[in-house]
Amino acid sequence: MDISWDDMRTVMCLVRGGSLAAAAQELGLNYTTVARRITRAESDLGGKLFDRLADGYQPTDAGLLVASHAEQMDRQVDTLMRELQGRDANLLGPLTITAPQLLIAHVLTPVIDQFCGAYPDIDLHVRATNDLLDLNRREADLAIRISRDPGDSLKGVRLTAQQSASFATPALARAIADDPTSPIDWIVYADYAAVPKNVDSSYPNHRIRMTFDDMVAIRAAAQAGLGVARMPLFLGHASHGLVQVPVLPPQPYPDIWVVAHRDVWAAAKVMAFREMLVPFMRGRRAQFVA
Amino acid sequence: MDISWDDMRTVMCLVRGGSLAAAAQELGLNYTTVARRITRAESDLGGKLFDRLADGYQPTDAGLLVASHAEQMDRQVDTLMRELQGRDANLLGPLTITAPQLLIAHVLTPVIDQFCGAYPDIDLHVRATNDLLDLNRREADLAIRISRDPGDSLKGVRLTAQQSASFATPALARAIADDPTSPIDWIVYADYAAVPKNVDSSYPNHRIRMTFDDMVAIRAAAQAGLGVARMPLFLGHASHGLVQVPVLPPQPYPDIWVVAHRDVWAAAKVMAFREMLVPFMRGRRAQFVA
DNA sequence: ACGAAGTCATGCGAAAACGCGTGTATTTGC
DNA sequence: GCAAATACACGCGTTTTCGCATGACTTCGT
Repeated sequence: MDISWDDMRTVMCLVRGGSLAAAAQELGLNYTTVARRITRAESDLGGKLFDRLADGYQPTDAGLLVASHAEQMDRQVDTLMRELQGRDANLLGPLTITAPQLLIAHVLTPVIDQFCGAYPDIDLHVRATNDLLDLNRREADLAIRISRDPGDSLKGVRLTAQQSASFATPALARAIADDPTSPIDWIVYADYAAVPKNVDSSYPNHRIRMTFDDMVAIRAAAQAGLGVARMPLFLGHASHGLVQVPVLPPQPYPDIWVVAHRDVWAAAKVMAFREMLVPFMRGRRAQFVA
Repeated sequence: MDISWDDMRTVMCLVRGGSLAAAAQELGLNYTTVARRITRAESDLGGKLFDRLADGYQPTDAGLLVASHAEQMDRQVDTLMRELQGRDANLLGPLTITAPQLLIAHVLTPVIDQFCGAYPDIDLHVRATNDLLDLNRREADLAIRISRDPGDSLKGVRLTAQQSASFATPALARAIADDPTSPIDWIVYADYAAVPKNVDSSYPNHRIRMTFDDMVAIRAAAQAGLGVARMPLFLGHASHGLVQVPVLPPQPYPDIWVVAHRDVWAAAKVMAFREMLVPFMRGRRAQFVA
């Protein structure tokens, strides 16, 4: 009784994905190959691992058992890859970084450009997303994050403090200045569906006009003159058609960090990027705090 | 950067075995296949894993790193296999047991015969060795051992207590009886190279005639009349041409246990064997203690 | 009710992996 | 010092694995 390690990986992916097609995509294979490997694994182990139902492969208890051990093996492989990467002294090959979309668009573009110019043999992949990619699973090698601490198994340095403030169109800003007591329409973030605290007491009336779950949309709404939005200073200042309004004085906002997994922190490519990024961000402190 | 899990296993086996041929044998492959897989692994990881020296493949630091993680994965596979085996309710297929050679030869043969007759669909493999096989690595499913406790991650029940005593040829036994003060020649076990403690005080003179590292050889020497040997009662009584001599009264000796890994303890085949073995041994208590 | 999108099974040809045989270099043993 | 043994590289033919195409079947949404 023996089983191929790759077949175990296949079982794991099939349990994860729930269908042959999904597993095949994760493995970069054709789904018929996945089906054949599952059949082979079952005959090797001498028992069914999946029930073939009309809507997909349903793992049996034995299948789940195999998959759970394969998950452990998968973590070993991830760790190995990170450790090998951390030992890599070469400044060539792939490097994947991730950062929030708007930070890339309005702040990081120059340093990314500078980096690509300085290290032409490194092919840089930039994943601009608001999702926190899993650095354990090597979804990215290095991340620039807006948060209050670097995180569990990650290592990081703080790039800069940040503040937020209120922004609106010039026309709306004038209207508010003319009549501070009129109700102020807010466009707020879904996670924080309330008028910001610490608003200036000169503006007593507030109401929430709309709630978005995306900062790009919030900014667009503010630019359309639909109301006042709270956003980090760097974003408000960089947005055409928006001016800062004194409704909300500059407030503390989560810091910007550069983080990486401990294992890859010392990798040459990761270090090279950090050494360019840190002074770049430190020199632009004025963009982030008043 | 990705690597096949089976290639990791190949790297592990090559580090273990030290040569392509050894690794290939462990994997059940031709050694050229091992060589190809190593080359592929190196190109996948983008670095050398082995130095090709004249006397074999010498792992680099990176190779050792890969192998160490593969070892962890190998343990996962072993655990999985044991867990699957522990869930196996069928009374068919392979079952491997191990016991000391002499215990099999002089005690266990009847119960083994009985078991094979009762479960003809189980193909029983018996590994008669004095080496302690690694039940974690599934070198055997069930072991009958002479020791003072079942062990770390293993589960076991005590089959019987045991005693040892002194044995010699009838001629030598008579000579000793005639003149208890003449020097008594001992044939002793290498691990315990001394005259046994607690010898009867009627026999004041002792000397070690020879030392062996194997009980079969000790018994043969005793049977050849070369001296007195200490051995477990079951062995002395079962050995032609040997009689018990009163030089060493019956002494405590390590118990006999049946042990298995916790994961496989409840497997149907393992239970079936235990359920036949335990009453068999309990009913033969007289063979082991005076 | 019916088409669209999803699931999986099966058969065939292409591609990759594999085992075998041969040849070379080094080490081991007599 | 020479033969045998061990360890590896390379090339060739076979076996196995794989991807694609086709078809059956179920589910979902209009």
